[in-house]
Amino acid sequence: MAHSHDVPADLTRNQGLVMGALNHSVGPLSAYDILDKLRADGLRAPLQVYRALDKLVERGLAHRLESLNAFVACADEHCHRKGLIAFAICEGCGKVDEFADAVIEERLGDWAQAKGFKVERTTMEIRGKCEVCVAQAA
Amino acid sequence: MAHSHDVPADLTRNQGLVMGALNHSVGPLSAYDILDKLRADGLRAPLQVYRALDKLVERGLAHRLESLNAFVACADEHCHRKGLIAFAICEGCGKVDEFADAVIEERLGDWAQAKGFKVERTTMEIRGKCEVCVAQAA
DNA sequence: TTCAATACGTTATAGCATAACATCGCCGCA
DNA sequence: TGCGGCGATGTTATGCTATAACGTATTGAA
Repeated sequence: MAHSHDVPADLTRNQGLVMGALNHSVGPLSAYDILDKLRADGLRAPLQVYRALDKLVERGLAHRLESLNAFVACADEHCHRKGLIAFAICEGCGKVDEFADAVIEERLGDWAQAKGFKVERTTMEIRGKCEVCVAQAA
Repeated sequence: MAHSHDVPADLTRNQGLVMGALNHSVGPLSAYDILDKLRADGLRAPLQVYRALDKLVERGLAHRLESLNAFVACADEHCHRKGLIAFAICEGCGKVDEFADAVIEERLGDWAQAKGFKVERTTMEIRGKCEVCVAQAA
């Protein structure tokens, strides 16, 4: 089922189109998936999609899933999320669950401080099966 | 500086070559980087490298870094590592630090249990700057 | 108006990964 | 000894992901 975000009004045309595609998808989409969905709207080249995605990710309206080379709309209604976000990706249905955990963030912070490592960005992705898909497999 | 692992004796020729390439590299290598290093040894096609990498990763002798599309030798001398492994990747020098954290693993386990999510694999990658590179930038 | 910054459009190319098919070598076993 | 299975290998072709390099257009502030 589609998400129900309001798209911020100050997005450019391409950014709005890409955001819309992500919002109307159940699961993550690759840049090329998005491109295919938006050819009818006039998009023709991957770069048009990648450029829009860059901005959306920068603003926290979308997230990149490194282990899938794909993108999802941010699940947080008003995009307040700060700091580390973890993703649980179901191999069965493709759905992605997004959550934050302060303890994990703190542990990472401790480790980084101890090592003198300056954290810029953290990726955390869990692959597996969601409750529904586990039940179906049984 | 190169790592100093002993390569397990039961690796096949290609697996041994790829493992060697990883062990002698300071930082992560892409499959194509590895291929280039091993052309002199007779490797010709990406698939030869990818197949070897699959086995090595399966055995825990190497790890895939999702956010780089690249691979590193496992840093644990005897490859005893179980469960979740986190990677800290320096954007400056390219070095990768590998560590485990039981608390983080536990928090993830709790989340998964609460959600009924069956975890199969977890990716955790921190991008940033290591102590040395932070100092140099200053 | 002029300039700078940002978005856009297009073509070409680079980089990462796997499909499909044939062959080979090893090992267990009749 | 010879058969048969299995996993590793070799090779070609192809598909997916991402960016370089160029030029134009739009916007907004001095």
